[in-house]
Amino acid sequence: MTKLLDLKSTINLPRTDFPMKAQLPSREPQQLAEWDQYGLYHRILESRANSPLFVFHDGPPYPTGDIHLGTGLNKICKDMVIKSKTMAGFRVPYIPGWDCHGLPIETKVEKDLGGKKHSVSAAEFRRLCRAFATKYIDSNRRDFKRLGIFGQWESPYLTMDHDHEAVIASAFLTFYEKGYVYKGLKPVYWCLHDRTALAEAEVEYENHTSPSIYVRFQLAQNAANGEKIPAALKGRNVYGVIWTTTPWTIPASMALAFHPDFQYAGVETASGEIYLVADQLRRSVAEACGYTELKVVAIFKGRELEATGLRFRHPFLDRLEPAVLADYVTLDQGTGIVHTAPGHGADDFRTGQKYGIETYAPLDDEGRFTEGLPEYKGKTVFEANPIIINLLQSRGALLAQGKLQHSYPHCWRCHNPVIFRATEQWFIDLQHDDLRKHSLEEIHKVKWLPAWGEDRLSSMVAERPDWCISRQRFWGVPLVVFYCEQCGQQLKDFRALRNVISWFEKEGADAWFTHSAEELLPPRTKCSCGSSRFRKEKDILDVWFESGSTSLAVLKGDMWPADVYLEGPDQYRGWFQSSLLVAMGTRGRAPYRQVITHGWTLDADGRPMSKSAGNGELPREICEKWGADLLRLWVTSQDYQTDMRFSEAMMVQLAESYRKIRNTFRFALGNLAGFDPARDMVSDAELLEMDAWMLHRTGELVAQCRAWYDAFEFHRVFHALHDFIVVDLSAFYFDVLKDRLYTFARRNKSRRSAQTAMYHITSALLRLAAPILVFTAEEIWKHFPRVSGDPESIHMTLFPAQLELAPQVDDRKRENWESLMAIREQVLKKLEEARNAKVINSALEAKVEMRAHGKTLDLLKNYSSWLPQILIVSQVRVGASNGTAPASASAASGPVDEIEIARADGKKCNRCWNYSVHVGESSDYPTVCERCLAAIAEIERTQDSAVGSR
RNA sequence: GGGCCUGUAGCUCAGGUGGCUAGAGCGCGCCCCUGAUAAGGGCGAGGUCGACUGUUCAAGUCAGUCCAGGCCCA
Repeated sequence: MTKLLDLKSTINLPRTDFPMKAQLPSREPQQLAEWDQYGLYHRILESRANSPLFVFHDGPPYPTGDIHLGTGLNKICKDMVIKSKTMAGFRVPYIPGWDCHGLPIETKVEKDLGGKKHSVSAAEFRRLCRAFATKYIDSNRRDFKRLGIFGQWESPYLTMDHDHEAVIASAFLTFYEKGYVYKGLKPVYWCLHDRTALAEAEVEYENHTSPSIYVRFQLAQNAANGEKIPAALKGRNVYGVIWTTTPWTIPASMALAFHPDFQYAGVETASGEIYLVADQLRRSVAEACGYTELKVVAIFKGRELEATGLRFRHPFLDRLEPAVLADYVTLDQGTGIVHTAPGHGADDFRTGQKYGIETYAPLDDEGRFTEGLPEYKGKTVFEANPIIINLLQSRGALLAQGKLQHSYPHCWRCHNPVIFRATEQWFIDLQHDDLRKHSLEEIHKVKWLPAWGEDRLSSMVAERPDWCISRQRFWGVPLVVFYCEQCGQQLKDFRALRNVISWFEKEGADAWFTHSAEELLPPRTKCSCGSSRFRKEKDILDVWFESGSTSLAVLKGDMWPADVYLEGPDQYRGWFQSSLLVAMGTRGRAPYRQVITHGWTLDADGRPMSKSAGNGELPREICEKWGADLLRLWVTSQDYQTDMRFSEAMMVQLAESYRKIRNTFRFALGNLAGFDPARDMVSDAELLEMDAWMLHRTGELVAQCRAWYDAFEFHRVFHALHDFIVVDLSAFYFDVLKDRLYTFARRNKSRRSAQTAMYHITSALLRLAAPILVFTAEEIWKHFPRVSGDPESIHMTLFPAQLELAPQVDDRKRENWESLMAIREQVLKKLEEARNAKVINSALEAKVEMRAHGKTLDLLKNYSSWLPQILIVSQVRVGASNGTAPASASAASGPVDEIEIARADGKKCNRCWNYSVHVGESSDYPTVCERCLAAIAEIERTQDSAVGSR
């Protein structure tokens, strides 16, 4: 006589230690420590030793402070590329790097020194800079690792490493040797007081009162091309009128710039002269200069004036200045004609370059004129201002003068006004050996994501001026150039020059500052003039040249070129371009096969995040509050190829989505308790039809997600996974499965069919989610019933293949299930109506009567045994309708003609909660239905109750 | 001012080559359940597809102009 079972103990409820509460901020760091101890990154690479290589090259951030959200976004995107490629079966090393040299660190160190910069040696100063960079590299590294990014963190690449500095210097020498490098003049900010060049970041705009003058330049009528002068002007006394606030630049004036599209008027004055000014400004100019304009004698487009080849006489020097075109000429003030001094202005310089006009800047380091008329020669520019105004007046060229208060660049150290002054700089000639042309051809071969990247970089490379690669600083890699002390020529013995590289490999670029030229060069190095005494160049390389060289230093052997670069949109001007040019000059091809760009980080209102605006977000703080997986979810929920907004409200919503995903996995784990795949899994042929169908659908999802990972469209992966988990699993499949999982005998084949499907689905989704939810996927994996051969970490697994999830589900069956889902939707609406009408509460209290015709009727009859489960109701009756859709209220839009909801017949089974007319038929178990009786019998037979057994 | 890019429900996304009463998830509202329980389920309300003007039998989808925003220049 068997003992009666406690009903509750025969129910298989989910059971798992996997916690519902994520507590990511505290749990994630523990996981990180475990990974670190296990050496996960290297184990992954080892396990892929024979896999094809996929090379990602990291763009180096600059270590001056905490990483901000944009940097976090950048690194997380990169990590998802790396993890998804790894799981797709590639060997994907990740060597993170930092861009260590450059002005911002010099600046910070200088501030720390409190103005005592000149009291320390260059070598000591560089030591302080290195220490500063190291400090932030360490803190940045902690922050990056916290985001769940796997990589070679213990030995990243640093542009200040000795080897790296050697590679940079070597790349420069290659350019130098191939003849790309030349020395030329370029205007830079210059502080007269400190006698030094200033970077753009070192000037501060402050109020300043400048003279404001109008000057007339007489049109030269007897020039060689005099015949081309327009008839209206011919033989007349014509002047171009300009306005400037820097009278001292007039001696360096080389051209008059017109806007190509503006209308210029020739206006006749009372004294019979003709003044050329922008038509729109002719009244305000006349007023400012105090002349009366009689009439407009002619109108010209700026473009025509240039084409005519007009030339103007300098007011006091023997010089003719051509009319040129420039689109920065504006109509907000002045005359619409801009006097152009290529040696003293950035715009002016570009225009000068375009027209081949000399970059003339006759000043010494203190700003004194080194040549010119005796009136101002030897004076500083600010002393010269009134002198030149007088000079203009005495030559009859001054039309008006006044004062103007405006914002003007000042030196951030001494706060004196600064000037633009052409100085000697080093350039890379983009025309040499068709560097520009070849670069453009190469850009066309690269894959761009988004596709507009190609146009963007192409137009920049096509338009850009020669690359100025020299800086007058200390913290960087020097230009390896020596001058002969005797004849002044540059030493061009490249074998000798490359000797410096081995010094750099040994001691870093510091060697340049601690050793003499004679020590750095091989013994007996001689100039062609016979001298053996040399002087070192003082300038260092532009840091963009350094970061442009990273692929050469980091990607050894067959790793070069990289498969992918991925950075923000600012890097078209920056790293994408510098990397391309350096690679073209040294190796003749692009350093990347594909370039991906992500968007900018914006706040909730769509404003760009910045420290100064105070709307920045720190990944570290987000991790402390929400967890890294939620930050990664933020990255994946949006299309990173456009700008990315961040707000508290979005994080709240993502936390909800996360909870749902987590709980659905938890439900699966709970129902897989005790499931041993090796023992309990059923074969494809034994799977119940619905289970097979859900596996098939999971397989379709796998195929889609893998295609999206291939295309780097991570947000589509996230949305598809999320929708599938929410709609297909949580709301449908898992809900429907509860009856079978809970009430069937533990090892009943139908129950194991459900578990088999759950097992495969969970495994597949988990692997698809792993590159996104790095920590949570690992946590789930720890609770997942693994089989022998499964790796320790989810991150060592491969993505699922669609086929491994595709049992035989023919098209007809798929269509059947799709129809059944449509019918379900239709019935659910009816159930809701019934609930609202208080006919039922729980759906299990319902009996559904359906009438249909044709194919739908056949379908319902064929699947009649499935219907109560799918609908989660106690009873379903199917009947034939008369074949015409009735107009009655019971008809809903859908395949079924009529649906009626009534209370289920019989009593509620105390075990499975379904209603049945058979409840009470057993004397042993009087509160139980016939299905449960059968289940109990099976449990008694197999001695396999839910409690105690395993 | 110039080059490039973005603009679909409160939020995040789908909507090849023009043809739909514009979809999804979340959120929101109402309801159910209490054997996924600081969970689970159902239903519902939300959009003049940035604006305007064209092309077309037909435009979120093509063209032009404009507006708002972003990156990089100036």
